[in-house]
Amino acid sequence: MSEKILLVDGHSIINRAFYGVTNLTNSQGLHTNAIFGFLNTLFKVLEEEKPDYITVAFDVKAPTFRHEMYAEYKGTRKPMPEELHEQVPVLKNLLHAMGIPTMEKAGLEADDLLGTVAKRSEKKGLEVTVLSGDRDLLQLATEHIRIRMPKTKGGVTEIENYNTQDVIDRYQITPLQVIELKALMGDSSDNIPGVPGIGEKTATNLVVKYGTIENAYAHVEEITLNRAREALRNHYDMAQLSKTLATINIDCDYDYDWEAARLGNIYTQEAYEILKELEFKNMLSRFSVEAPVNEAIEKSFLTVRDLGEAENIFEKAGKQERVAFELIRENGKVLALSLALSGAEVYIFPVQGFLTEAWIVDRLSRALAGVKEVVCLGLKEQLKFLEAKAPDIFRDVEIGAYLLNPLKDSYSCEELAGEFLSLSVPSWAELFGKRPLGEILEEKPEEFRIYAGYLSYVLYEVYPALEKRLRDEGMEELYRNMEMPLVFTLFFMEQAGIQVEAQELKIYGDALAVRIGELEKEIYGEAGEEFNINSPKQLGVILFDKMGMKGGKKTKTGYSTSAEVLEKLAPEHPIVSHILEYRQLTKLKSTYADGLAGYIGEDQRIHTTFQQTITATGRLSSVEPNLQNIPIRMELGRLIRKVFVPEEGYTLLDADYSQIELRVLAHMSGDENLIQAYREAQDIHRLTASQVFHIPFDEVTDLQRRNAKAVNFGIVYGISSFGLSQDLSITRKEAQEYIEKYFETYPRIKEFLDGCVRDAREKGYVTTMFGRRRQVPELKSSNFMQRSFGERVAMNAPIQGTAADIIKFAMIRVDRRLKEEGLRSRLLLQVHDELLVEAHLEETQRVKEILAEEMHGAAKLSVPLEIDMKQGKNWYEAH
DNA sequence: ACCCTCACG
DNA sequence: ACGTACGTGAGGGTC
Repeated sequence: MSEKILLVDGHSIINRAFYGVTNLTNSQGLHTNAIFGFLNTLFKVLEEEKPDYITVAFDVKAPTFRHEMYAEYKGTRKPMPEELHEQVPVLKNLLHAMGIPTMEKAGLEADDLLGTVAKRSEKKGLEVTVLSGDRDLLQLATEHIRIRMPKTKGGVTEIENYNTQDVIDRYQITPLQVIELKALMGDSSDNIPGVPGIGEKTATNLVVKYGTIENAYAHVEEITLNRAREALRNHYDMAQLSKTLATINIDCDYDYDWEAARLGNIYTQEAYEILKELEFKNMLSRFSVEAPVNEAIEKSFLTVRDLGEAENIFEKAGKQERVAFELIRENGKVLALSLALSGAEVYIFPVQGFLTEAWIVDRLSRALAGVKEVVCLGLKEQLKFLEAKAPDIFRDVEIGAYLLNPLKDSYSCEELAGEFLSLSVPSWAELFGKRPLGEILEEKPEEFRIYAGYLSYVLYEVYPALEKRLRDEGMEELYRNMEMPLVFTLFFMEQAGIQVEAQELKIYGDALAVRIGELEKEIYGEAGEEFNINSPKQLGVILFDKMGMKGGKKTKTGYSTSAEVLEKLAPEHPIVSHILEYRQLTKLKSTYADGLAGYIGEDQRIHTTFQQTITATGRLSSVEPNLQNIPIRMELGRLIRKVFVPEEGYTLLDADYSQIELRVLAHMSGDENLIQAYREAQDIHRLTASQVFHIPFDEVTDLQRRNAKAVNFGIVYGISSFGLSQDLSITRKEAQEYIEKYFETYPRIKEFLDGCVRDAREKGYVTTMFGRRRQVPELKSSNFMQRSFGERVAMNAPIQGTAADIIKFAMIRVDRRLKEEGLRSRLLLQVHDELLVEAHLEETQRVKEILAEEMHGAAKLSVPLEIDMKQGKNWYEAH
């Protein structure tokens, strides 16, 4: 069998990785996402190809023969962003450390080097693979030169293969004709001109019919499509130039040494050190000297299918100090249980035969009751399937990992294994792609054993390390006394759901539809044509191009048509207010009337999901549906709240903290002025106005009060003169003066906010009153915008986060009291500073007392924590 | 998949 | 000069 060579288009792959992988930095602030993505792709291809030779080609920042031919070549190309640029030399170093040579030469592009080496290698009798994300490279494809292009579909990266026939199948043209295609189409990213007016479709048709642009030109009279015929006639020289530009030079003057490119052991000590600095913990284990770590672990994963054996294991499990488990589910059904009794005893119980779902869940629940520590991931979801619910034995690793770093977007088993165990475990996508779980269990039992085994193995092993870090970072109490108990409170709230009157919602939606129809007609009439009002693009064309309103542009993609812009334009033409009303009504209809209707269950209730590990500040979020953004500010929207009702025999009680964030600020900053004001229950915004503007309290005008209120808000958001000026429609200078006066009046607040930023700079994170952390990596950025954002975040997170902590405590306390006192009333929703309770009519008074006591008592601040409470026969009335 | 817009605290 | 208030989720359009 002939030997193989892998040639990598370095710039193409690193660019693709940069834009495809979410932002990553190591603790030095070096961006690493492109390197990370590059390596993932490289490892994947290395495993698939197992080449004998390898080289990575890069472009050099120097003019090439193409620039000499055509001055504008790549002229409009955007320069590489600094965040990517800084990663290139690091990647080259790493490649060299792995013994992988790179090639680059002034005056030549990577494409030309790749083409030249590919052709020479083919001549030597090698099988060639060229890895690139650039379609141009397809012109190199032959029987022995395979172009491989990574494609991401639904989060899973697959690498497509193109030999000659694959190109023909996919694009209807031969590899060499790719050049003709590009000559006709042009390429905006390289600034290759092409023929104006000819797009991909027409270009393909011409190439399929005539083979080359020369031949097409020779038969130009026969081209039936007028536009294409004239375009080719007029721009033939351009197309010829483009053809030359697009042709990869396969005969460059370049010394290539195959022996130097022979692939040896890439897992070197030197590479290991670089990866460590990059903090690619998931990848380290590949490079570790003890390579077969994974096999040793996986040997202890056993699939259990025998009832007697299963009995014995559950019995033994019940006697362990600590176990870890995960019920593997799909569509609300359990497919298997992964259970770790120790790091060396891991069992997988597929649901089949005598091992029914009910049996497994029953035995598991009973076993867990005897264990001191039960480790799991995403406990709230698991609780849906468990019978035993003794709260204090459970340890949720997802919650713990979130507390350690709330900025991550996933806390999966693979993530945790990499971070805490420096272990690389296969991901679902890696093993199975997008196949459904049910099939996998049958068709790939061995892979499933590995995947499922790691689920509980990793949890079991991670937990001690996680607990230690929580303790070291002062968050053990937060974890044990706040977040873990909250899992159960949230679970019960989700199970309870809230009753919604489907018919009323329908009536509301129908009424909206009528008015939407009327508005549509009026808008079309005023515009003089029909168009999609929901499309900001089309709307922009109508308003600004056709009707000539002067809005100026705002967004990257075109005109802004936001409510803010439209409100200013409203006096110019009645169409504008019609559009605003249309927007408002369609929003209400699609998101709320229609959207919510789809979530009403057979029990007439909506069961949202509260996410506990999403926000950067410690707040909860609510999804499917989001019940934390039900309209209230506008009356029409607010009416929706009338469909949220209590069950027969119950009433709704709604209690919200009054200005909790400002009170938290008063407490945390220790500002006596503000504290005193809150103690005397004064109108805080009026007081701010009176003190900042030096006016007697009773003489503060409404405008002054409104301005002061905006400043108070701004302070909480991490004040900036620009933001405040926008909000108050004043100049930045005036806003700056307000801020300065504010800080003169409340110097302790300035000290506190400055202290937050200083802390964040020194320690890399800020904390809430209860020790919750938020990292602020943006402060290290060289980009002014990023850094300013970091400063605002450092000021806001302790305030918003502390408020979130307080209401979380309140929820646990309320829930506990309701249960302890054996009441039928239940907590339903939390909306950041508000709790909604469905209270039994006989318990209403008691529940009011409980809400007041427990919300007040949730934190001891130097200012009172006041709440507003209302009762109603629906959410509209109760709030 | 990403942008725009808009609902809430 | 840079071009934004902090924190979310959902629907519709566009590429």
